[in-house]
Amino acid sequence: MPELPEVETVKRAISPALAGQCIKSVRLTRSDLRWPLPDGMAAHLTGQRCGEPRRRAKYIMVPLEDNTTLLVHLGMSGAIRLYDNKPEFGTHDHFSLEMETGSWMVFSDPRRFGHLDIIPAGGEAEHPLLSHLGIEPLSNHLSGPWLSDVLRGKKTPIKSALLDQRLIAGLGNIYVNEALHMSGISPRRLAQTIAGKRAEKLVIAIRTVLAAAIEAGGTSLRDHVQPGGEIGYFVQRLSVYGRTSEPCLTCATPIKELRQSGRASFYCPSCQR
DNA sequence: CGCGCTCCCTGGCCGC
DNA sequence: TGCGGCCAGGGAGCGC
Repeated sequence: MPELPEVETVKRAISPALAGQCIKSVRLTRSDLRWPLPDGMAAHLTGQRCGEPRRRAKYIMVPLEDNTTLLVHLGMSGAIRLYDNKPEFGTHDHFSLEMETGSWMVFSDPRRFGHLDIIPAGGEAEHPLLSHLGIEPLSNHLSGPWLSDVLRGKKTPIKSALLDQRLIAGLGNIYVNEALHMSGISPRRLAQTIAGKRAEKLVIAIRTVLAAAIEAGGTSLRDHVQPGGEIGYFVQRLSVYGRTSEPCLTCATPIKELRQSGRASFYCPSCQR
């Protein structure tokens, strides 16, 4: 499901249920997610008070009162739901927290590409899943000059470079396609040719598309919903993603599709160069 | 070193 | 309606 806007939306949604509240019980029905969950995770969490959840790239981090951190990654198919009372659990509800308020937070993930972990106190910078992450695209670090600098000499297509979490962390397949369309850049263009005005334009497009998606509550594809059951409305504003053969909203040229590094790319052959 | 491919897993959809 | 093949919003690990 989730790229940065969806994860940000989930984080905001679960924040009121978790922040300042104690975990009353933990329901853990399988430990074989992307990697085996750490031993004793349920016991570690039980009874602890949660702090304010934070987001880093596509990860959610919940600080705990013993200064360790609960790390949550939703993978491709992960979702979090909130309930006021104990719910009926489904097959893929692998991990749930019962809060002292009586509400439940349920982590569900059919494909099990998601992951949960406990980060030791002070260990976030060294965590193997976090240490290599690049800059946050909504931070001040992202600028035209910075982007042209990190892309200098890169012969990979710009599409692949934008998906590389070691450079910019949080973009995924939907928003990379959308940002490239918004900035008039072909997904095939070599990364090293993005500089100057073109880099500025791409940076603005990345920020604009992410901010708009967050504001819309993310993009709901297929049956995915946000924690409270709401859908994300950004799906109605996608310009190219999933619109193969449909007219470009700018120039009416049919949208084309290709595969790059095993992932679908969607682009307007007329607007994007 | 840096790149692209494969794989992890389940479920939904499409075509026959 | 049943079934095989293909596809999916991520990303680590490996081979070239």
